[in-house]
Amino acid sequence: VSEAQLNNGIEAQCRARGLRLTGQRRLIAQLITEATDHPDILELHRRARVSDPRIALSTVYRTLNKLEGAGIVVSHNFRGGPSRYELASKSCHDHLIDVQTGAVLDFQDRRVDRAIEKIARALGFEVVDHRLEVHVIPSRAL
Amino acid sequence: VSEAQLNNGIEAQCRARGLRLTGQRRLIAQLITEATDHPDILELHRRARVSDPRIALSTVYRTLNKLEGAGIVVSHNFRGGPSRYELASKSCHDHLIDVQTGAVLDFQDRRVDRAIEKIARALGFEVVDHRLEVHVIPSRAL
DNA sequence: GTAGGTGCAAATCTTTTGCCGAGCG
DNA sequence: CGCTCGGCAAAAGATTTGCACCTAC
Repeated sequence: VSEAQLNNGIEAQCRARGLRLTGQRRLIAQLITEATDHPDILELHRRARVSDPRIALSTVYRTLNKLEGAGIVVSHNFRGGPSRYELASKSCHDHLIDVQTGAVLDFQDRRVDRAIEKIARALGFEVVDHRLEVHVIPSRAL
Repeated sequence: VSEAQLNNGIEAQCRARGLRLTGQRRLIAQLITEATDHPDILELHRRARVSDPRIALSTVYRTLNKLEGAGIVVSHNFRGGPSRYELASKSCHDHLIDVQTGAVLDFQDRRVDRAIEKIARALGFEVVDHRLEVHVIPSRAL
């Protein structure tokens, strides 16, 4: 799937949710789509200003809140810092965080998902969602 | 293990880390020890003022930062809200969060721990720590 | 006695909101 | 044209910090 298609995807999703497609939203959608890191709002604002120097920080906040509410992006709060965002379609995974460098690595593993399902069910609940953050150090550092 | 002993435990740990034992710290240690919920700073401050009406909010912040740095308490940032604290000795577990009521249920499960270990090792890392937050709804709500 | 702790107020950081003019549909 | 959106500035919420005084060790 190309980036252009993904971007079309996010715009289509906005339309489907009744969100208007303004220049700012298209720009933010593109930035989120092409991001491989997990940028926070300030970083997204910085990147957005390259193309649109007049875009306001509050617009970035409002847009990401809308996109999150619509289930198009998801946010993470690693170690209590500012919220960091990524496309929901990229996010059926969890995060490995190198505590020495702060680098974030994505991973996906069914064992974790299955274990979580079983635990919740045993306690009388159904899983809506989960967040797993694994803090690690490189093996050779030991 | 009685609460008094646990409280002695936390004071001993403070001494071991070179943290001075002031009245405020003893009080906060006791509050954290006897808490069964996961109070945030404001709530701890509220509870502390019952015994010591002059205790400052910043003291609670500073104390919890020290205790966290010393590994005596751990903090959690559920859905980006204010940090909520609990004794590290109580915290070898993860959290189930009822998205309807906000209630937090603790659980502990070796399957998750083992799965996480395997994943990290496969990617060339060693696990230092992890945070798992499972958002759920009661089964009968479906 | 001194290094570290406390209270208070102000600063900082992150996020939200009120207002009003502008643009999508 | 109506309803939503965006920019700006101010507010709100969470946390940290500077400073002067105080206290555990």
